[in-house]
Amino acid sequence: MNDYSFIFHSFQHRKIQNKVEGERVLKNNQKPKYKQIIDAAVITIAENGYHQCQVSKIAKQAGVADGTIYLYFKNKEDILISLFKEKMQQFIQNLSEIIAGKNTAAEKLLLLVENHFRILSEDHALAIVTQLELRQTNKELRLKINDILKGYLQLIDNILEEGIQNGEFAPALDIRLTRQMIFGTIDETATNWVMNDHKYDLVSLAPKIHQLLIHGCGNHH
Amino acid sequence: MNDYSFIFHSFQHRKIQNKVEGERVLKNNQKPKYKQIIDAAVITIAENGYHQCQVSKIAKQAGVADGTIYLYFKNKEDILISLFKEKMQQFIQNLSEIIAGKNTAAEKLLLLVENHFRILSEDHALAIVTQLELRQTNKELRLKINDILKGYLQLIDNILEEGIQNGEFAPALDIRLTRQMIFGTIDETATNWVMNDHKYDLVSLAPKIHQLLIHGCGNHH
Amino acid sequence: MNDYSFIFHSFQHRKIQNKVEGERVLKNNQKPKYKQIIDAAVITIAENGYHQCQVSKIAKQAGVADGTIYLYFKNKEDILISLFKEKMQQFIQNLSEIIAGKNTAAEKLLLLVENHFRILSEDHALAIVTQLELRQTNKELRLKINDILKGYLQLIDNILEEGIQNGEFAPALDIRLTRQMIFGTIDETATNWVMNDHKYDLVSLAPKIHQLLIHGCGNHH
Amino acid sequence: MNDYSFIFHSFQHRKIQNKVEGERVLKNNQKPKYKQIIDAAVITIAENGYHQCQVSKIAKQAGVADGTIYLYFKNKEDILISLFKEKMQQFIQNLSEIIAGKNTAAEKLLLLVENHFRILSEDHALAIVTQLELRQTNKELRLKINDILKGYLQLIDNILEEGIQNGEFAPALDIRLTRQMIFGTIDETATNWVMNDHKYDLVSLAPKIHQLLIHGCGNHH
DNA sequence: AATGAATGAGGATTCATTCAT
DNA sequence: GATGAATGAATCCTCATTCAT
Repeated sequence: MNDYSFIFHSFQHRKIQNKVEGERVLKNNQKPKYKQIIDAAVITIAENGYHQCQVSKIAKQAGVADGTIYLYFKNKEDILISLFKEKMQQFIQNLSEIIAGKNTAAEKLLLLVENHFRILSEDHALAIVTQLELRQTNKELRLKINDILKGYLQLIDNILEEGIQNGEFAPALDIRLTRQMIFGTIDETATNWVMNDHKYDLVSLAPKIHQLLIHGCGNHH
Repeated sequence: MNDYSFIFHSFQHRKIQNKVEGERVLKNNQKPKYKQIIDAAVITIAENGYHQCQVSKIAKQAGVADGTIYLYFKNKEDILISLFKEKMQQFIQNLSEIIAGKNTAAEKLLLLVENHFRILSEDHALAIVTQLELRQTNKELRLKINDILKGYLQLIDNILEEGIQNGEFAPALDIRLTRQMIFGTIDETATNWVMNDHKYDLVSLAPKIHQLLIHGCGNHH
Repeated sequence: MNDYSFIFHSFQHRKIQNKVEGERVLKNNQKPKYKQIIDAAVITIAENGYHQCQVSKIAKQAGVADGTIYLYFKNKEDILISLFKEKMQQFIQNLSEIIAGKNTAAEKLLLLVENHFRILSEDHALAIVTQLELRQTNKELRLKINDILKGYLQLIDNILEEGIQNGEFAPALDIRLTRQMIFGTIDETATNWVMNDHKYDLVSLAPKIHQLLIHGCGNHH
Repeated sequence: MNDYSFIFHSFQHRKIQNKVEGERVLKNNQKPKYKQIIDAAVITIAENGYHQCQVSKIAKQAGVADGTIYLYFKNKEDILISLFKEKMQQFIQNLSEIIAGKNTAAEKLLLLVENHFRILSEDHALAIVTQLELRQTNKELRLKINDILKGYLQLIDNILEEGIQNGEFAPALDIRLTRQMIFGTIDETATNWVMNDHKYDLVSLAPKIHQLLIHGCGNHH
């Protein structure tokens, strides 16, 4: 399954194609420099902040020369975008598989919230980068980020449509606004958690968030 | 009413007292330089983006010398913070007055969403600055912004507490999470609207958003 | 006596003439702003260094407005020059009187060294300004300083000429070079003392210095 | 001989090893950028004065980009310090070799004065920088300069100690004060020469200065 | 492919000085 | 005379990117 074919790798400038054959040959400590640099970028940007994170710092962390970065990425911005694309792609694939077998939309929504939180909880550096540093960019870059996000938002839309069809969700639901509520709520919760230095457990908030999203704050006895 | 006295003006070194008499005398083009610069900053930052907006551009737009900026603001960052503080203070006061006479928490929530959207709709430049440019800052600054936001979030909390007490809202509501849902949803909706170049009417979305926040996406017949 | 009439006050831009009549009227706490500013400058420049000492700091220390400085001094440089001129003038007058009654050139030289050191010892702030801060200026200003110094150097020359005539000093003495030795030695000694934070007694070095200047480092048994 | 190993090169971050092979290959116009920049700095600072000498001027004179300066020097101040360190190091080594073979302390002292004057005479730009521009700095920098000077002052001390031991100099000599006389005299003489636009011959003053330092101004028939 | 020395555009901020009051 | 708000020129340094090796 790949409903998310719109997330393709924009790697025209990459000189070496990461062919399946090519990767099979690589030893463990020889993981492709591309991923090596992305992993270094997550750590370095999380530690320093995007604007205080010089390309040379990423290069040092990745164990490559400054110039090597530019064999794999068009510019500094492209590292950030690629990083997000790469992580988002993995996230969406995992999430799709997790959700696949479930019957109800409500259950799928819970799993979405839970797993969103889990991914961030499992990688604090990544959480800092996506919740804080990724936003420190101009409108142009924000549009690219939104483009990458579309795959995730589509996942939400799918759940909503399924829920409406099987009667779990209100038939008159405005999909776009509901999606914005769901994503906005998850995102705000995650950002607060990061701003509070991850000092409480994020994943355990998922059921309550799920409850709020399904029933709202109203009193329905 | 002013529960939000914690939002005070940080401008201690300003020598000119804003006497009522003093202000009455001022011509339109002589409004205090402090506000003059803030207004210029909103326009200039919205047009250029925070990082592309040189202090000299703000000064030119404000009709003052570059150095004059530094008589009223500590540095470029302080302009951004002060701008947000100033606007937020006004917003919270207006909102407090609007909400004051209403009986139900639900009605108050609707007014909050509506007015939040209206403020942004009435000043597209301000919307761009608060939804996009204000975020392009490091964690330290984000903490200051959050501090200023507290007054607004407190307003939400007050509504929620009132709603719980009078039975409108679920008694078991987690105030913090619910506030994050409400703010997250409003914020995400507003940001999407800005990212779409304000091309649809934001205020008219308020009732639907309100409905979602109260009842969630579930089907409650 | 005033052989040093070449040290006149270059005060063309000073608005109020310090007439004798005018000064007689002044109360103690109303000493002319001119001296008030100079005293403030000595303290402030010594504390902060010439380049870190803003005109506004001097004004604050003197208890006057920034603009007032410019009623008494042409510019910041002029404060430094005037300060040195004022202090040097006093110094030369005092020294002249002290030396006047003495019979031998050697004794006069000793008194010169001693008093030079004593003046600096009695006012550490002044010592810092003359030995360190006054030098942090461009060549043009250094020429003006040298001009003011001429009065002092002339005093040395007079002693030397007298010493040669009465047979105390070597008849073939090169006045200019000897004066440079004397002044250079005193100045170097004083600067070292300031750089060492005045941590030893300067005045008590005078006899040894005097001995060195008269007899040199050679062994004359 | 190199008793002055305490003057080492502070340029730790320089990546290029000065291999003998490497240097042999270099054409004249390819001399290491470090020295290239220092030479440019001497000329440019002498011409413009330290404070009027923009880093970009030095870069232009050196034929490198502005940024290149900062690959070799920490900041503008570091150029000045390094320049002095570099020249002083050479000077001390040359002087040590020249003095090495001589028998009497008096002869060594004469050579020291002569060569001090000769170095300055041979490079008027360097003379301006060391006698005037180097002094236009704050106390912190002066301390660094003094530190570099220590090597030279030690040379003087060595001569004095030798002179005392072999009976040439007075046994009761205060080394520190005598060193201050010698250095102060040389320095004052040199500064006067620079302030007079090098318009007379400095080196030929050495014997007279030497005579003064050894015998003082007194009349010893 | 990989390197890293070299490049050079770009901007926030300070502070001596002025001048309307 | 005194004030102090306003002015605006002037510059060091960073760091993303290139390209010769």
